Amino acid sequence: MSKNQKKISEKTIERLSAYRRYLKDLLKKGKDRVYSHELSQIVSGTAAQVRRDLMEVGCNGCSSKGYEISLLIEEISKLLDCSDKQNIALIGVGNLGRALLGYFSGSRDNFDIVAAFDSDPGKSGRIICGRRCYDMEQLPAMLGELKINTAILAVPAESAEKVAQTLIESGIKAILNFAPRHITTGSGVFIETLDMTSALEKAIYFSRKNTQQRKST
Amino acid sequence: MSKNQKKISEKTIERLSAYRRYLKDLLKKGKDRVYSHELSQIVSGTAAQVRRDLMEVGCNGCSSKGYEISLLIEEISKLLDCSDKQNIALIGVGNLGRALLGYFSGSRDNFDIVAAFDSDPGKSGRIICGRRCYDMEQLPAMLGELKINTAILAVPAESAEKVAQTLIESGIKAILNFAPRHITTGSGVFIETLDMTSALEKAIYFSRKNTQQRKST
DNA sequence: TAGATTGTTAATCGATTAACAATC
DNA sequence: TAGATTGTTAATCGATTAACAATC
Repeated sequence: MSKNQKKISEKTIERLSAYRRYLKDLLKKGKDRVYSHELSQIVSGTAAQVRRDLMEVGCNGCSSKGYEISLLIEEISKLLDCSDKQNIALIGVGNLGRALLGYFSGSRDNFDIVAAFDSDPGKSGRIICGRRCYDMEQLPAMLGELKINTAILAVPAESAEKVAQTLIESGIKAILNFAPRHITTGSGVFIETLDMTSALEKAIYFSRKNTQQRKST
Repeated sequence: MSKNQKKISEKTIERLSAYRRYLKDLLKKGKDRVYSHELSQIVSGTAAQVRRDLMEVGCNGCSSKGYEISLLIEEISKLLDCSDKQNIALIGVGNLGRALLGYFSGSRDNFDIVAAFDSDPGKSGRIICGRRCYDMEQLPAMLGELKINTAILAVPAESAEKVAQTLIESGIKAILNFAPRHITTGSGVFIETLDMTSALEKAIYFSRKNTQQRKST
């Protein structure tokens, strides 16, 4: 197994997540098989890329009949998900944080935001969007107690670095960072920054260079 | 000039946006010069990459004295910004939409969300987070009237494709898409999808493979 | 069988990094 | 001058795509 884990690229993992979501939709619509060229549209890639991605999860397609959707979902989930539902923490319950609580609620079977943290004492103890809000002081203790190893960072740019440091010291293993600040980590902590401002400025820039067809996730 | 426009890569544009924001911070703190190796930390890249990026905007560094911050900001802005402030539309005033209105308000000198649109008639006419909310029906007319060519899409997955189609038909040039759906466009419309669910699932996945040091924006 | 699709290797493409002469 | 940094080309790396035999 650890021999088989050839370290799959980030890009592939992102696409697998997108495939799976789409496959679940297809399943709901009553489809039961899918071709690589159909899946390729979902990530604006090529059919070859899809087949390559699926190879990595241990392919199970069938020549000229395509892939069986339910099997594919199962295999992708086996790769992406843990055996147990992952507990996630949200740090920063401002505008964005609350929106993320709403966005990531609903029926997810592989993860759940189980706690929110904010430095504003007025917020701790309250239930916000269905999740209990704790004071930042309680963060190290709660992460351990709730077995949280992934956190969503939605604090202002100024405090991002400091809060991230606290998270890392408390043993967090991955951070999805919405603050427009780079986070330094020597250790093996995975950090994904979604920089919404850069993304928007990029869109604005290319709105004027309306030339090429391009990729998106 | 159009000879000089060698088409700069998306990655470079994103980094330039990040550099600029950081440079503005440095300027506020009273610094006036910066080295490429300092800037490289902001995007967890190498100094060579920074110099390469800056080359593209028309470099103006000085051996062993680094780059003059104010000049750099000016040059980057000349590349990224239009002469006039860009008007942006937000489509979908749900939880996420409202958070984005909050997030992208405040003092930006290069863009502004000037209008919001929602299919819920209860929302049109109201002012939400300081922006007037219009009915979706009014979208084509308002885009022209307000000279909007970039839109932020924050509608549910189900309606994303249909709304995107309306946007494209109304002449939009770029879309920053938060809906977890790929948007197809044959034309020269730039589409950037920020898939928050895939990003989170990726973080969760790598929280278990806590091995490598890696890149982020 | 003929036609279409998969699995997988080889070729291509693009982006990042290393290297180093030129410069301050 | 000696030391450090820039600008830029060449080398490297990784990801995407093309191609095609094997298969249904």
